[in-house]
Amino acid sequence: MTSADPVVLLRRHFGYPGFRPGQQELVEAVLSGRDALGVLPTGGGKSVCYQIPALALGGLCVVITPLVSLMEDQVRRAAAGGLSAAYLSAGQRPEHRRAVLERARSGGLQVLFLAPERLEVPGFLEALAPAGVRLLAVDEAHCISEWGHDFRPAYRRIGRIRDRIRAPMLALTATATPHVREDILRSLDLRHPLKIVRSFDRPNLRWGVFSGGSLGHRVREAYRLLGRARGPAVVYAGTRGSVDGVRDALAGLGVATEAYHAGLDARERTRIQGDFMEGRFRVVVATNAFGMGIDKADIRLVVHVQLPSTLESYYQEAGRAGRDGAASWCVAFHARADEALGRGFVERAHPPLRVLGDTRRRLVGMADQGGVIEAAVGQIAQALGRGVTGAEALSRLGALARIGAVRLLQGSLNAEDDGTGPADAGSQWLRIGVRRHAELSPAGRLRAAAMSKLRAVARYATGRGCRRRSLLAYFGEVAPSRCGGCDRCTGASTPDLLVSIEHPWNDT
DNA sequence: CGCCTTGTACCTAGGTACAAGGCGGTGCCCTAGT
Repeated sequence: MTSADPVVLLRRHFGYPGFRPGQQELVEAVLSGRDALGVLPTGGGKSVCYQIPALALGGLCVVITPLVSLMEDQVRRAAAGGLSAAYLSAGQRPEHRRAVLERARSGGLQVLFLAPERLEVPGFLEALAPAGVRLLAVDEAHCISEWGHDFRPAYRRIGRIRDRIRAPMLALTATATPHVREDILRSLDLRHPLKIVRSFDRPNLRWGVFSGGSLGHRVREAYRLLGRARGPAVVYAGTRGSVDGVRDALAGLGVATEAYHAGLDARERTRIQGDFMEGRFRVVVATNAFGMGIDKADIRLVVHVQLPSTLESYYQEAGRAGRDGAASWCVAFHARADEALGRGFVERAHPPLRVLGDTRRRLVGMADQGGVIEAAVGQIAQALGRGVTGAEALSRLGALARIGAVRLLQGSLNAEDDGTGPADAGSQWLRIGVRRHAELSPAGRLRAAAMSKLRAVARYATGRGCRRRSLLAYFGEVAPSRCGGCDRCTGASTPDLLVSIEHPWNDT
């Protein structure tokens, strides 16, 4: 059937002359009913990998996407290729959601974008069943590993629906170490999948890490960098407070800049992101909230005044530089004191086994004969010991729930944070089941894995070898011992020296 | 894990010094009542 020839579809619908490396293999695997994992570099055209099958297969292609803010754009891009596409989110009016679902059920929709949490909405899969799902794609699949273990557990439960939806599954990401790739395959239960992994190297990016110095010092260095690397820039900082501080300091030096973090209301965030994309100001200072779905081609510089807690996050954030292929810089500052921040996040998300053991013991003491506790979070916190806050209790319960030692029967383990004041976690009402004999050791492994990722960041920052080689090695790729362009290879002892050195490999 | 705010002791009035403890990042879900 020539009309379903992928290359023809690609040309007719999207105007591309041919597939990029890896795309065609992934498309053909999926068309033949095989599961697949695609690790394609930024700008490597991941969406084509589900759009073409959606055109060729008939029926519905469901795409799991992490952020509602990406869905609008994804729908627009699919529609530009002549696909009938829509998304569902909690922000829509119920009539609208019903109408979208009805379109899907009656065969009027080719692509439907969803957050993973929607798969768990009671009755949703049953309602979707008549649509005939022919492909389940998981975009940004590294979230399974990165967020699934603590922040958004629904990511780890996507695989559960695989027997209810008889269709091939396609996982797509730009950033995954060999270990994360294995984790994705296991978690989604991909069967004999085709695996396409393209190179992570971004030859036009130049890397540097510089140690020590106060935050004020780093901001002044960032300012000098901004003077040398012309063009749009992103400055990442570790907390909302330091983001605001860095923005103020840069603004005081005359830089056109805005702060971006999750503490701002949604409308403001949308505006800032839009203004940055349109070039109405030059520098955005942000927490890790900024970035996913940012497709601005001409970002010349990404500065981290504080490093994030995994190299995956670092590579993704820094990798937003230079998508147009022009020479760009990724400069980070490292300080031992900052490691405490990442450590704190790990401590909260993955409490030590001894704490979890003690927590479970106390929960068992609280529970009725059926092992059920019905109480306000505040009461549970009190029972867990002196000085245990509601938020702390929730994070411990969350850790236990993830390994199956606690079952949530009613209520939510999320602390509400509406930004108006301290989270009033204590009054939330919970009904939970406690499993006395569940194995706790998986929690120990999660903690160890998170700690080991933290150490990898510190190793990268303090390592003496070529930065590019060290980053690529982390993603399982072998590179020459010197790239000739990073601070180690050039011997640049300060950030602005790095930026002022000409590229040996990019002199066109 | 460390920073920063808050609280207490000091002793005789407003600072100083130190201890205790909370806080620090990412977002989906759409209840029930404003």
